Amino acid sequence: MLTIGTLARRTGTKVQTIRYYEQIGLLPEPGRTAGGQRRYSEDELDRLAFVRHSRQLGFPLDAIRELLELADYPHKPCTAADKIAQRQLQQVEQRIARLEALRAELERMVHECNGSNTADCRVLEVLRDHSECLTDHDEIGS
Amino acid sequence: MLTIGTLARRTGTKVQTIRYYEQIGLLPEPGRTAGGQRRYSEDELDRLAFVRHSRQLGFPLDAIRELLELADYPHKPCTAADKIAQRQLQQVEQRIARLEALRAELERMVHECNGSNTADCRVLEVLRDHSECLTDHDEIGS
DNA sequence: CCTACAAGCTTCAGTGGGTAGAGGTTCAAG
DNA sequence: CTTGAACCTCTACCCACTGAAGCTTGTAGG
Repeated sequence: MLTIGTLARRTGTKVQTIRYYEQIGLLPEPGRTAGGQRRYSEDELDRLAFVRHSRQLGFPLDAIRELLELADYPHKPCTAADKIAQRQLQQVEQRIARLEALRAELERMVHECNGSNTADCRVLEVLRDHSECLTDHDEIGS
Repeated sequence: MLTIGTLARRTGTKVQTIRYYEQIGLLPEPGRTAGGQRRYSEDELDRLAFVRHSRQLGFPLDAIRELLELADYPHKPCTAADKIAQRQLQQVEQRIARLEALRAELERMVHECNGSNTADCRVLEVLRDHSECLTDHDEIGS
């Protein structure tokens, strides 16, 4: 029987995160001691490890929920899991493409800066004038 | 005098987002009509355009705050703005590197899947067993 | 058996960067 | 003067956690 702290250490998760996963139903409610502390089995550790590894690969929690579901029923065909992974791969590829466009523009900005005063700073100029932009980037973030 | 809707259309921003920027002090409070509606000048439009373009390049709002500050004082040396841009470039590069590692692992997972049932699904197997992982990725997301 | 104290517990609030909706008011055209 | 699109404020929600306040439990040493 493992305490939540042991689970946290062995999976590289914060204690609060484990409780959060339980709260949102990603992990089942574990057994408790008489005093109300959580105690976990090795199976529950495996499940958490699965979740963490999936998160490290960038899967959103909803996708992980589906993957857990699939992992619980070994008779289902694998195509569903494969589809989720492919979707994730596509999203990663999209993000890479977007970030590479940003990198190009940022490099241009930074390299053209002549280091004088802000009045004719290349960085600020580019930010001010969108028309100097090489790329379209309608979406932002992440 | 421009309405908030015109500003939104001309900068590709949602109306709510403009009000949000005002609320967090990124944009100054504009003038109002007798009835309480916001009215903007072209200068204010320029400022918003600057913010939006910076966001599209992935700058966080705090960095944009600094950049706006610098843009307001043309006598300051440009190095500060350059530093912010360089920091942003570094972060973009880091994210690209991380995402490329993810892409490699996801590709491996997806390509090795034989399409049978979940019991021996390669995707789920990799997620279950972290030791099959080629890369370290301690940080997740974005 | 008693005491320390690390580690557990619950609950609430905050992060970034917005977005959505309810419910009400104002502006401008016809 | 009426209509209706666009405006207003306010609140709550998104993701995936993280931190802290204030309290209780478990365990090791004496």
